[in-house]
Amino acid sequence: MVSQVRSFNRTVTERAGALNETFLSRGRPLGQARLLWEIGQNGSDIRLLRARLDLDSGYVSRLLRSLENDGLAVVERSRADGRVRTARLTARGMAERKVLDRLSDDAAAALLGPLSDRQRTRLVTAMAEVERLLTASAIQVGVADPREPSARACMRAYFAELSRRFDGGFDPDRSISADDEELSPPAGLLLLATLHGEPVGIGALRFQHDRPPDIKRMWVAAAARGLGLGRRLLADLEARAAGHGARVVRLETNRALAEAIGLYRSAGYREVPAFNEEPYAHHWFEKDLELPGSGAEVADPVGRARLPPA
Amino acid sequence: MVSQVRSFNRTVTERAGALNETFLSRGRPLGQARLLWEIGQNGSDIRLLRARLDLDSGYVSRLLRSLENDGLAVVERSRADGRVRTARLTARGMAERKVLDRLSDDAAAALLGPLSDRQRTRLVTAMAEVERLLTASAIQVGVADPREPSARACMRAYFAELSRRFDGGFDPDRSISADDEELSPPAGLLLLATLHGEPVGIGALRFQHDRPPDIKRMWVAAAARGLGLGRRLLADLEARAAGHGARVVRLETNRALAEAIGLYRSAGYREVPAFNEEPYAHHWFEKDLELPGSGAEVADPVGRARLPPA
DNA sequence: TTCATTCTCTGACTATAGTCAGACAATCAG
DNA sequence: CTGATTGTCTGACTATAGTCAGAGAATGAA
Repeated sequence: MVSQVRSFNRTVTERAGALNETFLSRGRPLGQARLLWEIGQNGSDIRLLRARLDLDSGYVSRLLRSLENDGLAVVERSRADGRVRTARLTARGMAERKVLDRLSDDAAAALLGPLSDRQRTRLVTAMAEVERLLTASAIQVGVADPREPSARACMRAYFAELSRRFDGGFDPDRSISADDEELSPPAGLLLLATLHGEPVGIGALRFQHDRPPDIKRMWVAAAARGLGLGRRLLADLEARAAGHGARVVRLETNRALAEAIGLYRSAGYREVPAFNEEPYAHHWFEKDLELPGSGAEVADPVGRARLPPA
Repeated sequence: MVSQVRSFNRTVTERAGALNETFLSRGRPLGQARLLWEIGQNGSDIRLLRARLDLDSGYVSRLLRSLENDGLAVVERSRADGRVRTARLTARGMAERKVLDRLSDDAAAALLGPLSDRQRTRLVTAMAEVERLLTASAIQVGVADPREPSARACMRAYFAELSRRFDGGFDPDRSISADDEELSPPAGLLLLATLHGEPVGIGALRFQHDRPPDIKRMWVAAAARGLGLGRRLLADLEARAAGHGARVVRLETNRALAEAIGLYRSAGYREVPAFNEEPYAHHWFEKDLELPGSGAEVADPVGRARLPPA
């Protein structure tokens, strides 16, 4: 598997990657071209450009100066904040950007050109699959403080979705509590999933005395669905519960959340009688955990240990 | 389709391409690292390195000097030819190369790490498909002089394969002739397919007075099979025959060449009674060509015209 | 108001990647 | 043997990409 991945990297960076660099810089240094592209049609604050391209502030400043000298962009101060400066493309800059766009299309078309219709369809399908799975693998999952802004944002999105989907809406105050304290160690924990720094999912565990831990707040952003993230969060939570000594985990859910219920069932949860008085729940589930230390359930970000020997 | 390709390029070159560059240069300039890698375990002539990496001779010389100064490689004159110099890795150089190899494995494994077993299998399968099809699209097909060395090499390989596969072998002199003259314009033409400059297939057309043109010398190198190259060569030959005014093309083949026969049938050829006395043939085929100018059959290396509007 | 912070810019650097012309030695074709 | 060619190296360049320290203006917090 690893060798297939390496071979893929070689082929693809040669074929697809090299292209990008070559034509993006039409006479112009690559850095300038990238910046020109990134400014986009509606302009952009310089600090955003810096963040997106991960470049030094002095360097960006100089690149912008050269774009200005070539008459491709103008830089002016932002009206909202006098410290911030905003770059905008001139008409010539826009035209140049269109050319790049066109060249990019041509390069992509040239890749498809020599293939038959059937091959094209297969290529595009396989590309979409690779892209989807590489995106899935780029998602990072880790313990987070429920008070930090991205966790808060997920929580808000989660509640908003519940009140949209539940019959009669959702009011967090009527639901069984799970406040920041309860979702932070040692009382519990919150897993946050991020993609390129953006929060795209959460899942929480609440430990209880003399009772199995509860799984709470399972949520995946719409943009990150179909990537197996729900299953990954669930498995990670189970592993952490097991690592904490739990033999069983439980959760409750609402009948409106059909895909979640499907996930729980397919992950080995069985429905049990109500074990609490959660007013929004229609189903209660329970799963027996494997003993930790078997290795199979332990989260392993690099994954070497889980790979077959070859 | 084009936008999917572009999206793929963006995602994948970010994820796979960037990796390569980052870890290959561990403290060392990327150029040196690439050279170190390319020298390989058994050493390599400098001129080969230059050709493979497409670098300036002075530049390579300097890079080698720095590898020598770091004690990673030695350069000595070739025993076969005093002008040529050969680079070889020292023990330290080998060790360094092993580290790069290991890091490359790790990077690939890290890509697979966060995925489930099922996702990994799907990813690797899709990667293989993308790679295969990108390789197919990297093959260039064009008219070549049958006298040029790569065409000769294909012809030799073709005859060798025939004599290996035919019952009782194959002797070109007993077969109906198709000499260099007959396969060069205006009497005929030879299509040569190359992948990264290496010849990987041929196909020829021989025009005849008052008779439909013959398709001859259809051959695809073992390394390039399964890429749809045979079908592509055949379609290209048909298009050129049609462009030449032919309404029909014909060909004959030996029963040992089962996959070729399958290709002809599926490409719309129908078996006809023997139209010549080729001693090695068991099957004779014929196909009606569409009129040229419909666009569908015209070879179009860039392919824009054949793509759907969006 | 004051002080710390944020955002951008300038000046002064460095390293990498690469090009080009010419020198020199070995080899090959005639 | 001669002259052309091939392969390598050196010297002298250039451009790109990027880093770092500090200055100065605008803003926000106390």
